[in-house]
Amino acid sequence: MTNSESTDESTDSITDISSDRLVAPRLEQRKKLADLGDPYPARVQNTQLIAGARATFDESENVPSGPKQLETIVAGRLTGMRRAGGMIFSDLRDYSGEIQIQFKSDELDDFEQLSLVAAGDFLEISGVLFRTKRGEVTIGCNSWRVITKSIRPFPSTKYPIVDEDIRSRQRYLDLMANSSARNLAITRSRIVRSIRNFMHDRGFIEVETSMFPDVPGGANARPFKTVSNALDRELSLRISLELPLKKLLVGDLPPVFEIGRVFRNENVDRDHSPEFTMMESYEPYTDYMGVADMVEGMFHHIAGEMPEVGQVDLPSITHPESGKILSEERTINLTPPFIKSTYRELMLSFADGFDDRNYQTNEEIIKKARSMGVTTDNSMSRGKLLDRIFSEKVEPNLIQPTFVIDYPVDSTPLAKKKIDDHSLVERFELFIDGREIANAYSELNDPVDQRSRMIQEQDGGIEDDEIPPIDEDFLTAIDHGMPPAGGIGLGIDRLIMLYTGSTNLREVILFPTLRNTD
RNA sequence: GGGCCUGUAGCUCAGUGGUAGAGCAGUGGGCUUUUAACCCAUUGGUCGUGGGUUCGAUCCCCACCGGGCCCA
Repeated sequence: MTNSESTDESTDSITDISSDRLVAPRLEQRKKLADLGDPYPARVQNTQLIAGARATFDESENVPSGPKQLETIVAGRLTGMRRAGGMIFSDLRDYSGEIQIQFKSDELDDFEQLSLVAAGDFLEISGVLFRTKRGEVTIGCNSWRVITKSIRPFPSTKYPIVDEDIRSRQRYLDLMANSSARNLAITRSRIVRSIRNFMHDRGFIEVETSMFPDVPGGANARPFKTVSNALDRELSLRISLELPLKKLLVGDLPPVFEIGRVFRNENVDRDHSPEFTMMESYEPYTDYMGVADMVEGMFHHIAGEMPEVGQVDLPSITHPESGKILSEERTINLTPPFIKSTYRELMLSFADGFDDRNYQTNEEIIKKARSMGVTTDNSMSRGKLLDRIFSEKVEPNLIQPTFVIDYPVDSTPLAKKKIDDHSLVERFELFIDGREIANAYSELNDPVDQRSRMIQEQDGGIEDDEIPPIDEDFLTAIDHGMPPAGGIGLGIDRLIMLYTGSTNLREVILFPTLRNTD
């Protein structure tokens, strides 16, 4: 907060926690510690990571002459204290690991001051490594110092925080209390880095395009709106990365990719979030099959760097009331090659022999859909109807990684038509565990066809506020010539869900957008 | 958007039409090899919010807010 915003009113609104029964004793400890020295020093000594200290000790035990006296200085958060008379065992944790600390009253002049320390505080410890009778590697403390006093209670190590509301809203508590949450955040970072490295190694350059496109397009979704005071106009947040990246190919750049947030004004549920992360890439002189090869290469690369996530075991899910099994226990093999099947083959197999070529009107499709138990309504376009049938009848069957190839042209206005069948486009989607993970095309670069496809989409005669307006600037760019190219959009969050076995998108987003509390 | 479930101590959860309990955490005490330490004592709650029924509601009813699951 800046000074100009600081008012009496805002000061009053800050909650006074000093009388809270769980905070007051810690504030008292903080005060006493402050009388002895600064409990929030700006610097600590040259410390060793806890994992490193452990490793060094393990090594020293393995030499024939036996372990030496190994001194160490570590810093970390105290996660528990066990007092046994004149001795305290505690656990100290840093981001590399955890180690036991032993404090003895007959060796420490300031032993009694440990009563001012509690779980949650950060300490700097220097001492000597040894192994206790029970075999626990321990630092026998020579001297200690508080380097951060915490004044709110440390979450219980006995019961993990399971309240989804607290876990999401106060993510730091989730991370503090649940090692699985910490590991997930780290795994996400490693996977994203692996993808980024793969793309760079393959000759792509990483770019950043505008969050505020003049026309939000490249997908069917309602955009968020905001206002620029300086420009005195309404701005929309991007719903995809596609159109600006293709403009860069018009500009003769090398293959490009972007990893970034996109925003869609839609429902919040298990696999939708209003903001999520996409990776999109566009590579000249290749087609959608080249992109499929690239995707397999990417999964192969991730499996090479992180073999521990190459195969994911997912538990079965049963309905809480009916006890009905919603999905079987399954093992997903994320190592390529992946299955390839065409859209029409899959519809024939899983959607009661449905073949879109045999249906001319929407009414006929709706009738067929209803006969299969697929809910529809009369306002849906042909593309939406096909999509609904595919979603309900086919997608749940696509558990192992599957490229679904060659989609009907309807509602895919940015993909090239197949040369020998103009009712199809050169498009694939990658499905894993029944979820769409990626969507790729041989990018449409015929400016005349591109114009007519966009106009056709607008003139579908059906009201749909998710169809983006025509982007004249994009069409102008394509007029100048975009090389033949293969492009893809990859949902990073869903990919992370998969690799980490998460059942909710909220788990893999550190600070998910949630409803207001009241 | 619809259906079902749910909201009680900091955390994890019991519970009853007569305004509440456990374990852990906290506080005090004991314990020099503990490690979800243990033993003794003890503090702590507008029972999600607002209405209604009732002599009396945390419990029953309605609405709202948050969360979960399923469906759309």
